[in-house]
Amino acid sequence: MAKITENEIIDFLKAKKLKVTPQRLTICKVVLSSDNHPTAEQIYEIVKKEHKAISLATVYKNLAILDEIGMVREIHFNSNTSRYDPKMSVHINIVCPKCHYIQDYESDNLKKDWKKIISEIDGEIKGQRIDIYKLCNNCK
Amino acid sequence: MAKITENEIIDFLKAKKLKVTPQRLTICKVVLSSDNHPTAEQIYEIVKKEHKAISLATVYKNLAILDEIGMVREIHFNSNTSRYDPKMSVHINIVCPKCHYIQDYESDNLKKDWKKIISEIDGEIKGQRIDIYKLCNNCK
DNA sequence: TTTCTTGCAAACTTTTTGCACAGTC
DNA sequence: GACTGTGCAAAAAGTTTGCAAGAAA
Repeated sequence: MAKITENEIIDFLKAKKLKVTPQRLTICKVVLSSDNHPTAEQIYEIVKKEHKAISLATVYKNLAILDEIGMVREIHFNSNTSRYDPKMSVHINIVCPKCHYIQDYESDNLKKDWKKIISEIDGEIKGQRIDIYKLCNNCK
Repeated sequence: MAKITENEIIDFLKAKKLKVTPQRLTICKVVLSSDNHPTAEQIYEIVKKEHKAISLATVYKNLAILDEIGMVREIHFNSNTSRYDPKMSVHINIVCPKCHYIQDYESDNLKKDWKKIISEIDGEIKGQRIDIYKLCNNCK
């Protein structure tokens, strides 16, 4: 879901029979263009610049919907905070166990090795999440 | 950390300079013998049978400590609930995206393939978490 | 017009904190 | 005896819900 255009978002939403409201559209754009697994609060702060009256509840409601239709994935690293990941393709979240900073890792080898791993498992696999715990440069 | 004895737990706690209280010991035993990623609440309910006066806060405090010393890992699947996994070795959590039922998967091939994947990443890796989303038998 | 979405406030759930007392080493 | 851990209650943090008003199709 990389480099998706506004029109593609609109088509996607319509295909899922969802109404295209300005708020929803902005939320989609913000999450899909994010690269740092933002929290609902962070998304809210950005969206608020464009829609001053938007409420956090609306952000939550929309993120839940976008998770359901597979546009983003809701992931949980530490307690009490959902984060939203637009990257549905195979990648590793390199998570710092101290400060919870997250850095993504992607490679062709990874994709190849991952394919091998899931070939052992039968049934339709809807997605995956791979975390590695490693101290970040600041914490070590 | 499979099939650990009470004495081993005690030694481990002492080595970490933690006091061995009856409550703490029971919590350790309950989590370490669990095989279904229990929540703090579930652990609390079991521990309460042995220590009627124990409080949920104590359970939380201890689980946080056990996470810090590497005896268990706190993981988050869906919002608002921490779960505690005593299995620190490489395994896949096969998670049902509908009902959130979790089944573990382990194999020698997995360990081998995983070794290959992490060989690409430099720095000391403290642990990992691997989830696969797949509908469980009940939900599909 | 019908149906879905928004925004507000309140409720809810889970987790954390402060403090006095108790228990361990 | 020193120090850590426990239990209680209250607070904090994050998320969800109900509902009336508003906007999209």
